Amino acid sequence: MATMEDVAKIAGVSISTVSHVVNETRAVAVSTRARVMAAIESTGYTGNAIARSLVTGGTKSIGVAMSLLANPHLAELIHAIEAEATAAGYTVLLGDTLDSPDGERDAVRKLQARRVDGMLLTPAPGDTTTLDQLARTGVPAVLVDRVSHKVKLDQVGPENIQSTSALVSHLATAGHRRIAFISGVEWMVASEERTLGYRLGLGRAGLRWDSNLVAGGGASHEDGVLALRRLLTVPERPTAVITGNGAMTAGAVREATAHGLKIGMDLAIVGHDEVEWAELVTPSITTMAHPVDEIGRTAVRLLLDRLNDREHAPRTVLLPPRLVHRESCGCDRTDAPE
Amino acid sequence: MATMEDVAKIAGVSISTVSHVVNETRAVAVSTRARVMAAIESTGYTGNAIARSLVTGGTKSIGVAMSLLANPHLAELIHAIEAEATAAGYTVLLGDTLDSPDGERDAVRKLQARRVDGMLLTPAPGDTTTLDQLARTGVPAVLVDRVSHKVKLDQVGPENIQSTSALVSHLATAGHRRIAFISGVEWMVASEERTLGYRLGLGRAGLRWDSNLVAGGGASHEDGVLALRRLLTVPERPTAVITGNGAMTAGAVREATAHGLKIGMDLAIVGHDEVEWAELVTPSITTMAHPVDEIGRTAVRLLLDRLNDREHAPRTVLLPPRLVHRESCGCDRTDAPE
DNA sequence: TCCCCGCGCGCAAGCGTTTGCATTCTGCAG
DNA sequence: CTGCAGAATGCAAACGCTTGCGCGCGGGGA
Repeated sequence: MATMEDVAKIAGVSISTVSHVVNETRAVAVSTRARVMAAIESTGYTGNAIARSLVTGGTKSIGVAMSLLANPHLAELIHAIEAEATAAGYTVLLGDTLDSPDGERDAVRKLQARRVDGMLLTPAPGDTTTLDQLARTGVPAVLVDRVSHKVKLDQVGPENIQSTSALVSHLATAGHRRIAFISGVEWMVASEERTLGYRLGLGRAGLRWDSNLVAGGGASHEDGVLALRRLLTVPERPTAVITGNGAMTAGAVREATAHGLKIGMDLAIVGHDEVEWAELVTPSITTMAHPVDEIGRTAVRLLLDRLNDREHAPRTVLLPPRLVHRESCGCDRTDAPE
Repeated sequence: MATMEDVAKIAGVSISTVSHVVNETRAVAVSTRARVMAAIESTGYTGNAIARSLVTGGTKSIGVAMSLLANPHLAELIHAIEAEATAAGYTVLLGDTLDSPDGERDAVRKLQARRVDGMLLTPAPGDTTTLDQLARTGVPAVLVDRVSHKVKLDQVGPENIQSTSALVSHLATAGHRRIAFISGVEWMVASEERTLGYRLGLGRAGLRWDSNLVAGGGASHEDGVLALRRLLTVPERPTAVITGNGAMTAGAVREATAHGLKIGMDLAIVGHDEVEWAELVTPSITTMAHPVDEIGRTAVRLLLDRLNDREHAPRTVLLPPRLVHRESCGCDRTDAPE
């Protein structure tokens, strides 16, 4: 592969001149520039980012460390990140955390060895050491999706409390008084926050908290099935249920159907996370759509900001989900329950 | 960030010794090794892949250039690629082709500048020059998903002809005689192949080709809607329809429902591409599931093989989709149509 | 006692750039 | 004619690592 030296030789100049025309970093006589350009063209020269990085100390690349399996919106998120990064002249390197502390450690190490200028990280559960390691080595990082209070890093994720509260309000306005909640896994801050939002929403609607109406502690389709099954056994059956994530929404829908319940009629279901199929099933599912694209772009921007100024205080950006109103909440029915 | 020199100084050895203990590339006295290890630990030294690459000439990284938007199975594919690459000690760099020749050119250039050892590429339509450029610079590449006969590169993608034929056979066996086909966009080889498979399947089932039963030339949900709408206007209505991709399947399902047709009863629908919601809708959709994971892993393996031996003849691997039998084909009905 | 061999290490030359510091040359003011 | 300011370009050091080559030393066979 052609090097600057090859180009320089052909153009009859020194490699420093070649460098300067490539980077437009000092004035070069037009005739010389033309010769160099021609030489570049003829050799098919492509700058060597490796060598460049070695001397400049930067790589113009950012690492993305997250669980490539666990994230349901991975494709959209990656796309947003890549687009924003590319626009700023950065390249994206991937590292799979496998959603485990060990995997996370390895992924971060690998990315650090490649000297990424900064990293986007969705921390694995049970972590801590990796974040410290990150801080120690001073590699700028921003946490994505799983926001935590006890960390002094830039972060971006969905707003959970107000949005879940809004979901409750929506159902309450439609006349529901027995509103259940299928919560996510306990260790996730998002789950806590959504539970909090659920509680808040109940309060605002003048409804009482009933621990019988809260099920969950899972994340999978199956967890949704089991949770709804349990909820349907409580004395005064709920007339509406809010689910904690997309997969559990699907499970709840399935289980409700299996029980012969007409969704939107006998039981209203609204979920967190917009999912591709929400529009396609009958009835279509009302959901809180997370601003995935916006989260990805914001994450990159926060990172680039920090790259420019390492000293400013860490920022936490919470992006509000958007209510996508469809049929499963049963709002378009004329006869509200009870 | 700590360098080998720092480590060497602390351990009281030369940097070459440090290098050799890190890479286990020559015998080092146990006591020395211990001192070096301790020094590494205390400095938090992480090898500098940049510097390493510069001297070794390899980066232990592969580039993935595809449309991050257009690929419906991106998440699974990326995951498979990353996993297989990581297992072999490689890192994945991303490049979005935007599904356009220009975007493709830029993505490939960028990846080349970063000196990836090889690339995985899903060529954009209307391309050609990029592939040539790739060949000229001698960067090993394997084409993913969009296989083409007229190219002398390693390739991997889904098998289309036999699988589509199988879909026709499946419907024919169930008693259908008027089987329609909603084809994909014309410029994709896969579309041609599926159309060919459709034709082949008809032949095998002893059915006649009827151009009225072929609609399409699109890829979106909307295209599916329009295609089915047209098909429902033909004199002798089809009793079954095969769709060319996931989005069009959704469109067809929607349009059929809008016409009051009971899917699986009045009209059988089977689709290409497994989609997340196929299982969730009622009736669930019978599809040909593409072996996405296997495609990704195979792509990486082909690339690594070529990295080891640049001379062998290019291989094309076609992976057969798997029929996921569900309800929308209506096979479980006792009364077959006609 | 002498040689030779093998073990354990260090030296230094690159790898392809960037960039501060010359150096050359031209033209024009003094 | 001398001097000097620019303009245009070249030189060479560094970036952090890998690796071929060579050196010193201690022990065993002759």
